[in-house]
Amino acid sequence: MPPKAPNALLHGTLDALILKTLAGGPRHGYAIAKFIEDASGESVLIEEGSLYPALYRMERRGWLEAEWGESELGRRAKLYRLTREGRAQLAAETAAWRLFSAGVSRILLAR
Amino acid sequence: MPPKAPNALLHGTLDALILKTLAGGPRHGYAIAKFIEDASGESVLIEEGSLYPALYRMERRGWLEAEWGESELGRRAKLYRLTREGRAQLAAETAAWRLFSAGVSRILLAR
DNA sequence: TACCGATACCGAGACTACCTTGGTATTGTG
DNA sequence: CACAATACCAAGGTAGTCTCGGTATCGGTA
Repeated sequence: MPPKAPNALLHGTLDALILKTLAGGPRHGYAIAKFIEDASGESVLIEEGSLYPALYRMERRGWLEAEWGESELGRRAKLYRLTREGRAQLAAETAAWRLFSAGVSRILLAR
Repeated sequence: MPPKAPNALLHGTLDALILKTLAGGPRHGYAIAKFIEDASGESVLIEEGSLYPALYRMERRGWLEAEWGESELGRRAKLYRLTREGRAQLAAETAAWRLFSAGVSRILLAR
C-alpha cells in the first residue's frame, strides 16, 4: 500500500482552524483535532505530527496559552485557550482565507 | 519595509491553478501567472520563484509539455500545454479543492 | 541619451510546515 | 488478553514557496 499522500492543501489553514476551534472555549489537543475532522465532515484530517508542532508554534507566538488539566474522560490533558493576540490572528487569517478561497474558486470552478 | 510574508495558502493550489489556466489553451509561464493574478482579482499572487519550479515539476511529472515559441509580443517564450495526464490531474485536484475548501469554510466562516 | 518598467526566463539556497515513524501511558471492550 | 481509543511527544524527512540574484529585449520618458 502506498503511503498516504501529504495533504498540501492544509498548508496555511491549520492554524486558523485551530484558532477558530478554540474560539468556542478551551480544549485539549486531541479534542481540537477531532472537532476539526468532525466539523469538516472528515474532509479535513489532522495528523498528530502536524497538530502538536502547530500547537507549540502558536503558543510560542503568543496566540495560545496552555495549562495541564483533565479531559472529559478524566485523563491528563493539556488545555489550550486563545489569547487576545490569538483572537486578532484568527480575524486576520479568516479574512485572508475568505479572499484567497474566493479567488481560487473563481478560477478553478469556472466552466 | 518588512519582507512580504510567504503565502502558505498557495501551497497545494498552485498546481491546480496552472493546470486550469492551461485548460484554456497553451500559454507561456509569464502569461500563466498574469492570468491567475488577474482572474483572481489580485487575491492570488504568483512569485516567479514559485512559478518556474512549479512548471518544471509538473513537466517532469508528465502533466505539461513545453516547447519554445513566441509570445504575443513577439518575444522568445516557452509555451506550455496540458497533457492527457495533466487533464486528469486537474480533475482530481479540482475535486479535492471543492471538498477541502467546503470543509474549511464550514468551520472558519461559521458564526 | 539615459534610465526605467514591463516582458520573459532561470538557478541556488533558505525557510516553513506538514508528514512519517516511533515512542509513552491509561482506559474500555470483545 | 489483545486491541482500539484516548492523550501526549520527539526526531527526521520532504515538499513547495520564497528571497535574491542573474540574463536579455523592448517601449516610453526625462
